[in-house]
Amino acid sequence: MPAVKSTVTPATKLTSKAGSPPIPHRNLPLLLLQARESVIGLFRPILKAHGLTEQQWRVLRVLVEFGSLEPRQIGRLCGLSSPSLAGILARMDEQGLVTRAGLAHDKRRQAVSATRVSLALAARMAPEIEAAYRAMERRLGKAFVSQLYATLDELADALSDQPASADADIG
Amino acid sequence: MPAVKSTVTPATKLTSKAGSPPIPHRNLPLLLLQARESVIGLFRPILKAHGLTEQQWRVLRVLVEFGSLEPRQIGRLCGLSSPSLAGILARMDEQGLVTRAGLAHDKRRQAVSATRVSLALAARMAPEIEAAYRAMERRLGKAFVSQLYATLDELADALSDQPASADADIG
DNA sequence: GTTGATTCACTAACATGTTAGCAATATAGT
DNA sequence: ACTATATTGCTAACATGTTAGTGAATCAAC
Repeated sequence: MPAVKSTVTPATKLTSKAGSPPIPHRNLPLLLLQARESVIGLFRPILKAHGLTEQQWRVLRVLVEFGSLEPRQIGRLCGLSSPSLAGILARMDEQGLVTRAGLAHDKRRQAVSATRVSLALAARMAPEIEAAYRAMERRLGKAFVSQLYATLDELADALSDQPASADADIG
Repeated sequence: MPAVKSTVTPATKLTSKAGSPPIPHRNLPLLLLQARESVIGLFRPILKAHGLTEQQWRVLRVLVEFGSLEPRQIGRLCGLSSPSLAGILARMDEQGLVTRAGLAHDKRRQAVSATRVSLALAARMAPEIEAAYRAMERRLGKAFVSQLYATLDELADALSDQPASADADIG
């Protein structure tokens, strides 16, 4: 490598305009996005090494855990919309990672399952993924990671339902 | 509307296969994704009402705060890659939301600025965004929100740098 | 048992994210 | 000057996300 290039761009202090910050609050969705980016960055090398995308891994993971699932269930578990899932499952089917079988009692629905190939793939990946989690815990501290999970759970719980004054859904 | 449809699908308990959970750790990237989704859900109606996408709002927000910025800076601040930004800025330019001017001393670079139109738009949106933040704080509790910010900051700080044993970049 | 609303997976059109690579420009080292 | 390297913004090809809408199938209410 040639001489080490400084990583900070000089003359790029990026001072705010100081006049009137129109939005005092920091951008929480952006912070969550960046947090996710830094975490997924720990796992991306593993996924890439095994030729899976993040979404394919999410789908495979739940299929391994739950066995056979319907697309709607996969979508809920993986946070994937129906249109996204359509393409993802089609490609996974094409690649031999999943199989789909129509349900007898409801011709609209279908059962998605992992294949022998993808089950073996998941079995090979699992220890690496686990190792990455352990490395992360070493780096962040077990206590912090636990608190992170708890915080995310509390957030999801508090924001999961309808915002306020919903009329539908009753006990 | 017809009779209220139950929101839980019966016979869909989704019990894990109990055999051997291949990955004991919960999917942290997914949890972060879902956390972000639930938070952005509080703001999406505002963005949509004003005809902006999430990314356009992120870009406009930093332009309002910092004045004129170069694309690289916008990318870093907004967590957007160069290829994504190319399209986003092109569309915002086309819609009259930003202007771009080449820098005299470096013909590769350019300065991106908000227009009068988008500045006015941001000024109209800002109070609504702030109100949404305040509503969120009421709903989650100020203490929890503060702790959430602190947790995300700590996470970003701990994972921002090189994973381990990096050879490039020194002090 | 037909009618009407709902559910399911899908497609279409478009915006965004990712990876690789490009041309033009700028800079460092010789 | 000259060459090797870096940087900047861009395009290309593809996977994914979003919103709207489709057709087939199911179910609810008459």
